[in-house]
Amino acid sequence: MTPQEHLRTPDDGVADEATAERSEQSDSPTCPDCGVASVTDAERAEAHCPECGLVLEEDIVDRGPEWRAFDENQRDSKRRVGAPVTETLHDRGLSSVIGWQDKDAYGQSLSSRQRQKMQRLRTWDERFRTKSARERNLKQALVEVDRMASALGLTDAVRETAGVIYRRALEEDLLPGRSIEAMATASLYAAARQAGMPRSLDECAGVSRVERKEIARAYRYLAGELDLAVQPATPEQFLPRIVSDLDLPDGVEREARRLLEAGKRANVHSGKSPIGLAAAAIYAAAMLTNETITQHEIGEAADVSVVTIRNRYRELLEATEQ
DNA sequence: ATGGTTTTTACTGCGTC
DNA sequence: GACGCGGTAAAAACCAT
Repeated sequence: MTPQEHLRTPDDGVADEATAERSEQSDSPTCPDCGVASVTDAERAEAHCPECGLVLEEDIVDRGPEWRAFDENQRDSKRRVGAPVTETLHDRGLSSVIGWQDKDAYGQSLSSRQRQKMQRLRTWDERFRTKSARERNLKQALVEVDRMASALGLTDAVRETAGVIYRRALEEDLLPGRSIEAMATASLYAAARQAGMPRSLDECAGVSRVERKEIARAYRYLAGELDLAVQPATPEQFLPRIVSDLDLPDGVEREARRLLEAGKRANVHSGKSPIGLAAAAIYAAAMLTNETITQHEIGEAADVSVVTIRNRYRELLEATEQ
């Protein structure tokens, strides 16, 4: 007989039942015989029924502190753990902070000389901290920009521009409240448009980890605060990419340009999505140049629905006839 | 919040291969 | 029968107010 066993009641079967039940409801199990809540005995690390003495739990782990505190001060000075660690900060939030009270480790006030020294240290600590925080932020954003830019087939120049835009946003404290990813994507979107090789919001959202809506919001904010000189995208800007994606001859692109010109004179383009118009122009141009291409294929390449292509290309053709 | 506009989704009939 | 195309209605998204 082990020492533990002789603590049990004669009826071992009942005790086993209680043990099985315990696994479901963790604290203060009730006695199966008396239906009374058990009391825990910290000395023996056991929980037993106050009525019949049946031991309901053994070898309980005491997760509380082993010291006693009589007021807040003691609680602070006796506890040996700090704030929870987090993975979102580079040092997991473990970095030490220079206290704001001018007291030394024993709680004595500092001399004025020491106070000045501490003040200088605080200043520099703060500078260093914010600077490095920004560096990290920027670094991460640039990595994202690079990844997305290459996924979208954008040139190095566009990446540079996006980097500049992001840096400006960072310097003007536009980041708080917005995700790095959203801002990075918005910067890239803006840069691509500025460079005259726009990608649609949908395309950007496709390679980004944030959704389209958030990117649009970040972009609007960015464009507003930084008053970026971004002209609205024109349908023509989308032509080369779609045409080359579909391996269509240059003649189609020329014809599409011509159609868009005519369309512009007829004011077909106002209020319509430029990419939809571009897709429609390409479809119409392909038909006019006897290229076999389906609306669906173009819609796929341009991320536009076939319905939109139909509507736009009908309007385009009407415009060219008059 | 709301209304107007555009785009998308889903469903339809028609013609062709 | 599958596919491309045209049309339509309703839903969703977007934008200015």
